[in-house]
Amino acid sequence: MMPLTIRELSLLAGVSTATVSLVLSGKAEGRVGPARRKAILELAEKNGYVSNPAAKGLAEGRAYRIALCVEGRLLQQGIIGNFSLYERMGLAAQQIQAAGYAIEIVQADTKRPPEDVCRQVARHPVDGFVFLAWSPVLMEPVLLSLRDKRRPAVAIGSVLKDDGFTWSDVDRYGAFAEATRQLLGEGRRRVALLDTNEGGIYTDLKRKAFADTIAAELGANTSVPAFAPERFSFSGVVALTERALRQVKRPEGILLTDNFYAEPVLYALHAHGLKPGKDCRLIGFGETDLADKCVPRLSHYSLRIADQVSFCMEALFEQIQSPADYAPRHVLFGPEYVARET
Amino acid sequence: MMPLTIRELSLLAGVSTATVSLVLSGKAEGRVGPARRKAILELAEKNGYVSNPAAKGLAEGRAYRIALCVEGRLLQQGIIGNFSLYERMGLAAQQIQAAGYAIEIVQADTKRPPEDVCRQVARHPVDGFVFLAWSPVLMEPVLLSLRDKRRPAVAIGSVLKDDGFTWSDVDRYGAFAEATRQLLGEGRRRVALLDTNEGGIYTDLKRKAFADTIAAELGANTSVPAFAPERFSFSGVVALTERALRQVKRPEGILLTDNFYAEPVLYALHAHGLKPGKDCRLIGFGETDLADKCVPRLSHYSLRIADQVSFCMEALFEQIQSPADYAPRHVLFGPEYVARET
DNA sequence: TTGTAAGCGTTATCAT
DNA sequence: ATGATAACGCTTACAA
Repeated sequence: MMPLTIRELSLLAGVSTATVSLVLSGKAEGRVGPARRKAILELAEKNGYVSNPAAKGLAEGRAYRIALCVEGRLLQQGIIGNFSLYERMGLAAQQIQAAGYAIEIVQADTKRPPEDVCRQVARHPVDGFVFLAWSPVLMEPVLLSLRDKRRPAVAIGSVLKDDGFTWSDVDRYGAFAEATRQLLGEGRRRVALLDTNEGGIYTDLKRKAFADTIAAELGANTSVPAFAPERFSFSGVVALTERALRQVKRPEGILLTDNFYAEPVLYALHAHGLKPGKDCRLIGFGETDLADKCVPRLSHYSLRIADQVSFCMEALFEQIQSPADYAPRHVLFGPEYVARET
Repeated sequence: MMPLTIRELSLLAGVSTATVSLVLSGKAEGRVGPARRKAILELAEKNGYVSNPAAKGLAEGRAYRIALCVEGRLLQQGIIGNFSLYERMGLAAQQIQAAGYAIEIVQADTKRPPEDVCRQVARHPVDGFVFLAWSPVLMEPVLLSLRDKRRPAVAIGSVLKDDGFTWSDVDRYGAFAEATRQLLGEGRRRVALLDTNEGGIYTDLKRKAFADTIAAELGANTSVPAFAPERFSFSGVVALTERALRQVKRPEGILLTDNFYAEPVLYALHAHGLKPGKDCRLIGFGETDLADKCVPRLSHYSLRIADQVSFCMEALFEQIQSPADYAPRHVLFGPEYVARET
């Protein structure tokens, strides 16, 4: 059984292909009689009509494909720990397909010179580009060259200087400042920040927010205990936590740079008889799914990935549909506290 | 700069579109003079010609899309722990795109009745379907209905009864039998199996291989210590390991059903002064990337995902290109030991 | 309100 | 060896 075409549908309905096309693409508004409209829609439904994306695309000058661009190889960078990349991909994929587009995954070799990367990316016959969590420095030349070619593009999970680009990200500085204020506001003075995020390019930013806030609230000469593990692993973070417990006696509050290694922190606290939440408030950052795997579940500031993705995908489709009157935009989502048992 | 078409290329080269098409699609074999051929290729290269997939697909009656079908929502099932799904997806995506196809991710709601799932899956206007790690029971009706419609499909990471389907998987029974023989062959008698794989639908199979092999080598009345954690988490598996250490005094060998929670096992062994490898040989199963994150790196039996994916993708493309003389095939990849420091 | 017909970029079948 | 030309399925002026 070959897939049905509008031609066949039009023969069945006894109308022309144009009429069928208008009805099926929802442009029949006052151009096709309601009885015919209904008959055609029923016929299409009954026979399981599916429009041919190649034909549709060819006629409209579209590829009906969108590129998801990641830095490096998907497996290398993603396989361990980088859940947020997968969540971004999954959500973006959903929204792309809901709009009738297929996906092309571009694994860009960002070690090569920028112009090579531009060429490699731009070669893809797609209607739009989505950059997932790229480093701004590497992405800028690529975005510039795409803009020159009037090719729609958005960046999810990166902060850019140029107002001519479209991007979305979460305000990490704001989140860590607020988290620190929260601890101090509860009267907790012995606080620490533990780095639990392998290859975290934002670690310095988070530390700075922590330090700035302590300085602002308690005075510039207060000590700011921040710890990084020797090795990012379960046992490495257990050791890290124990080191922190040694240095900060009976800490009343701990901030984690990421939810990923929250479990070993909880494990170490437990081993030392410290009840998280009660004795020591623990606040994480990142994926809610990861936080909810902990026992007790981890309170944290959200990465707001769904918001980031929705914002950019909406902008991208707008850009594709009417490039002429599209205005670039960006957003830095504010801190969102997810209260849990710790 | 609008993308170049073969029409424009043909005008530049002073030849017909047919000639350009033949050259660019590599079908010029003795049909176009070598000088012309070279000139056309250079022109295409210089001007960055990219073929329009919609036009190509329309002319060839192809969608140039392939569906990657997963059970349930990608995020729900994949986000925690299910690395192998992502690795399968990533590898499949690479091979699909290398062949010039785009991807459609189908998140099938397998809780609904089979015929609904069939309809939902079959609706997608794609040239082929790849099923990633589906449960055979749920997949069979879908594969049957696709076969009826002569739609190419393959199943990666599932074992099927019907010889008319194409699938690939790894022989888990074989791997655990061999792993057990390996431990016993080294003279290790106090051995145990720890379940470190959340929602492992193959746990029983692995336990059976373990038990069968012990019975075969040491006699049917030997005890077969197998342990499952109360909760799948780092601390849960630490507790699991400690329970095992209590019950099997100074174990000489431990099998893990999965590499995912190997770290807490190593942590617990270390805490009890047991050197993995020396005192107690530890053998995992699954993702090599996960095994290599451990310290010391974990010896294990491989999931052979790359082999599984290559086998099925090759078959799928063969099926798409010449459906008439395609013969269904399957493979169960044998045990592959990855020797590491433990 | 409906139908006709001209594209869209590529492939493939013919003539030449 | 090369060039016209007719598909492929759909959209969209434009004509009726």
